[in-house]
Amino acid sequence: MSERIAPTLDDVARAAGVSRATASRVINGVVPVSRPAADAVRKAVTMLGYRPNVAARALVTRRVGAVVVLVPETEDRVFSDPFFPRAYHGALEAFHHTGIHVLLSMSHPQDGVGPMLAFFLSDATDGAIVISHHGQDFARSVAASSRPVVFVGNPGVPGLAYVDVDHVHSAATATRHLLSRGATVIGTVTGPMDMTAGVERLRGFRQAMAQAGRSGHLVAEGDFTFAGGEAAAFDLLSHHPQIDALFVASDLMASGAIRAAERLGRRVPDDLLLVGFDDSLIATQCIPQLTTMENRPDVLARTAGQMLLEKLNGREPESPVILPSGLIIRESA
Amino acid sequence: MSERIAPTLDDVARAAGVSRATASRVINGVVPVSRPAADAVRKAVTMLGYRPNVAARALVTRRVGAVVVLVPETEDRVFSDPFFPRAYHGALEAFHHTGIHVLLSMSHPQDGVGPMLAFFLSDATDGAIVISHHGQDFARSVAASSRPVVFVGNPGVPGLAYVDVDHVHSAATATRHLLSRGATVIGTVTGPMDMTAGVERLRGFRQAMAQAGRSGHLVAEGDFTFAGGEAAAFDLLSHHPQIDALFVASDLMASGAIRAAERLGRRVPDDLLLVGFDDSLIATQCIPQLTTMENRPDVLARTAGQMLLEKLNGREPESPVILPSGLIIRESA
DNA sequence: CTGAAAGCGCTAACAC
DNA sequence: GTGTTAGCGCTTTCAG
Repeated sequence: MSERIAPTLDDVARAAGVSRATASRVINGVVPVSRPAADAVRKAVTMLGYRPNVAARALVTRRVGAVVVLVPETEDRVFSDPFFPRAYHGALEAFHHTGIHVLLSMSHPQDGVGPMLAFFLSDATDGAIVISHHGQDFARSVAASSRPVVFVGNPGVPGLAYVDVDHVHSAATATRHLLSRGATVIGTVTGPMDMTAGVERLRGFRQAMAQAGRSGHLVAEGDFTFAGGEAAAFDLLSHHPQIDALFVASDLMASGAIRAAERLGRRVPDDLLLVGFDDSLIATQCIPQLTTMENRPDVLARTAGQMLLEKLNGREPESPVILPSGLIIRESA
Repeated sequence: MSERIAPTLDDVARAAGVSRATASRVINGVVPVSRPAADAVRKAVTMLGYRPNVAARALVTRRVGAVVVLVPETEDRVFSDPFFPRAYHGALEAFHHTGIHVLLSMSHPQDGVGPMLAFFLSDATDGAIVISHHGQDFARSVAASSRPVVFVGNPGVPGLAYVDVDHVHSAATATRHLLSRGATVIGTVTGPMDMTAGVERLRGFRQAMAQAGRSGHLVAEGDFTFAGGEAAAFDLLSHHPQIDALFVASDLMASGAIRAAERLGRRVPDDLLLVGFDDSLIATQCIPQLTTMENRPDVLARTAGQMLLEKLNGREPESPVILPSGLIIRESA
């Protein structure tokens, strides 16, 4: 008794005593149609509980009425990093009132990104916003779609639309702040080196260090998780006890770094200055609260959504869009 | 340079020098097809980068290759309650290796469930798992779909398939534990009264109280959020200071109740015994750790997924499936 | 084993 | 304004 067989447009037309074309017109609100016909159709629709079949409609209009936020990360990552909820929220905002539904897709730990890719490339949605991709392969594959795609974060592939913050500049700002606080030996915990955000924040760090006549060789690679940040910071601090300041490429990792410092008997900010990145919720929940670089996933994703909407409407949005990011000074540095 | 026009099956067939029917056969792995033909088609597919168009395929097979997890809650709820990630994980598990993609859909705070409903009823997916629905309207609407649906939690509408725990029994067990610990005046913070889980856990509480010859009238309604739990508990405890034990219908709310107790200068478990529900992560992160009732969202959703899979394969799974739930004793009672 | 042909449910010219 | 007619890209009998 669950699934019933759905009425078709033909059924509606017949019940309303009009042609299928006319029925289609009133359902889609296309202008020229007489009152009586329209009323008859509408009555038939509610009576039969008619719902247009998207598959059939999509076949001719090439429009499904849904876009997808593709997050090529495992679901535990997605649900444990506050970046993603905020980003998804932004995407939702962009499509609010457009009648376009926003789906979320992430990957199964063991499946990799294959199924997600196959899904999107089968044109089951009208377009995609891609968040947090690693490497360029995924970006390239997604971009081969017949549907428009906008990336949050530089995909590293020329010609693809994206929104981002200026990682190099922001990281340099963060580093300079450490310098201005009198830090003498500064290290950094980076993001993954297969992500632009990871690479560029490191570049900004090194750039600022070089400009100050320092060497930027105290580097440990993290993976944007709490545990990864803790491990990287622990490594760095135990091998180089002279380090008195750390630029950590994300707040989640920075909170891990605080833990690492504690384990080594060092206190933030007294024995160790710390600047994070993202200004995520944890930045204010940490003890001490994190000095960090602003990075608004919601704005990023909302902007990406707006760009996608442009594309869906046949316009070509300017790209890239680079959002400003400011230093937010709290307790950790 | 983004969207290119996708090659069709016709293109493939032409390139391979076979008919569209044969091309279709090798792509779908239908048995009878000669080696040379198959090879030619496969070569053409990779050469052209051909991807079957789901819309067209779905029109005839009535299969999209994707199901959706419908969560008629706003995204901030979904991302802040650990129930959902675990449930989504379970759903993912159920469809692992099936080639069926699992999408996630939640609602925009201002839109309500309309768009989600419209999306699902347009048959854009092969079926749905519904988690955390309020009231019966949503369940009824969803169930009117031509596609199969399985609910996590009793939808309260006869004839619909669902998985659940025995809320009444579990709540009674929790309450009896409080009783056995010598609690004299026991109150409860409930879930929302428009959700079966809310209503039935209250029923179980009252039942256990009645059986023990107590009155179960000290009730405050919560909403399954931290803040709601804190407010409800605060209310209850400040109006009825004689309360020395609380059954709180979810761990998230129970952690709020601890906060409320603290504000009133009462300590758990010394001045107040507390039993939660869900055995969620926070149960062990709270101070003190929560005594609670087991409730595994992952198993619930995985089971729902398996039932959905059955339905997709034309079988009718047994329903309801009621999962066992045990008492987990920790520090709070 | 393979091709021809019909048709899934819908929209979009095109006539009337 | 409205009906007729083609398809959209694909699977699936049905012949051969």
